[in-house]
Amino acid sequence: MFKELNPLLHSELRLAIMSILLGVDEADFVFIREQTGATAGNLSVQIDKLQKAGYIEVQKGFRGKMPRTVCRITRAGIDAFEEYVEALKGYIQPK
Amino acid sequence: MFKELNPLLHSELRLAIMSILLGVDEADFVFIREQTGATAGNLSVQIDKLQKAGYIEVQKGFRGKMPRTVCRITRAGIDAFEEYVEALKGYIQPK
DNA sequence: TTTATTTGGTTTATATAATAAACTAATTTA
DNA sequence: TAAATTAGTTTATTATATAAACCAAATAAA
Repeated sequence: MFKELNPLLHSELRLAIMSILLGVDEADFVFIREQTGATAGNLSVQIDKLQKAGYIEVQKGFRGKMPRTVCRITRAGIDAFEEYVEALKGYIQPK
Repeated sequence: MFKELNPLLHSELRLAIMSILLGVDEADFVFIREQTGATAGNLSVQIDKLQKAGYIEVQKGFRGKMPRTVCRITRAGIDAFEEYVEALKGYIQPK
């Protein structure tokens, strides 16, 4: 009846990160921080978890002389997100 | 952009409990345990939290000589659930 | 030009939460 | 009457989310 909800995605901040990345080609750390309102520390930790799971790719480089972290969702990330949404429907759809 | 997800509902087991109770007039502890596959201990704790939040009502009585705990969702519970689902849509709907 | 502030993060510590294990109490069965 | 089952609760453990503290470089201010 109730499918398991992927615990990596069942997290407010990680879900928001994935949601953002689904809609864009790429997004950098600062943009995601602004959109989510998360603290940098929390964001750093959650990005790390998503990367380790293979759900996002993270590129650390520089824009001019300032560091810049760019994130991109992966195929595995898209698949996991879609599966999560399917599972979730079993909980939130009426009847 | 991203509304806060009510942390009381953003929990796999509590969400399943609420989902069950939304669809029925009432449900007892054993039924919920079977439907969710949760351990009795975990279920007991989570039912307590939902009750303390005023999202469900809990009646402890007896069926014959055996104890029986019956749960029912409240108006506040229905409202909170609906708000949670609305907020969630902001995360999972494409674009 | 040295000092403060800002930017872009990471690491570490803390509080909360989920969960299972252990336990209680009564009941039924062997 | 001893063992097992039912219906839970309490307690302990592990994991998680989060913020606070920190670091390094760049820029702005005195």
